[in-house]
Amino acid sequence: MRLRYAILAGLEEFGPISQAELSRRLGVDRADLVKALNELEAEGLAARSADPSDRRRNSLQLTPNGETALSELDALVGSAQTRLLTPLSSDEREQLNSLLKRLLEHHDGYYRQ
Amino acid sequence: MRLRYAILAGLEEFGPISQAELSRRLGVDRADLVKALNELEAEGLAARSADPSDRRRNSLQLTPNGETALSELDALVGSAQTRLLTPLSSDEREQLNSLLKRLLEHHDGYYRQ
DNA sequence: CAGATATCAGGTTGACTGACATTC
DNA sequence: CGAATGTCAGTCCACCTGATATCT
Repeated sequence: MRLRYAILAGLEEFGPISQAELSRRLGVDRADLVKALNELEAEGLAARSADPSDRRRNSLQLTPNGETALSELDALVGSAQTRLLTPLSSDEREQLNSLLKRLLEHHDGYYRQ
Repeated sequence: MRLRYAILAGLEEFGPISQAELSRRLGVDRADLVKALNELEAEGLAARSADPSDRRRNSLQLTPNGETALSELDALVGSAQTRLLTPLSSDEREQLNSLLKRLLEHHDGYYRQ
């Protein structure tokens, strides 16, 4: 499920993109991406189309239904995050966010380049 | 693997304890605990003995080999944590620890009572 | 040719559910 | 009796490995 969310969010963020490239950006295995995309495509949330510039590649895109599905998931994630952070003040949330972001950037090289 | 580690650490922390109680303290499913304990017992790292006060219960304990295995895992975890926290100063590590602990305590009630 | 891409088959871990016999 | 305990069977997701056909 978090795979599906990551993929939908990745498609929105990175626009039309190949499977291998999306796999690298998300740090998700290529084989698992294939399975998840089969489902997402069957449900009409994502679409594969041929990349004219490289016939090995699929060009991935969100469908309109995929965008609304992503919005709904974003809302769920947002409310879960709010609940999670309830005990922290606004300043403390900023602190936590900044500390975690520094860990990420250090180990991942700015969100994996 | 992190299940095994949690179990070994839980056994050391909570001393002789039943499976259901350990399952509750660790937030681990009872059925999964059974599988993991079968392995740990076969490897001689944990031991099940009859609880005389309640014949439904197994009394779980670390074996001496289990204690040394736990020490080795503790060392691995410690070094991984050090690597993870590399980019943070000592003060910042304290801050992060305190923020995360507050989230835990709020949602879990002091580490799940 | 070597390398990248998409796909498939399969193995493993951990999360979770439902059922069951035994004991309190 | 109802409730708790340990066990088993089995599903599901995600991680990971290798193999393969196609294309650059």
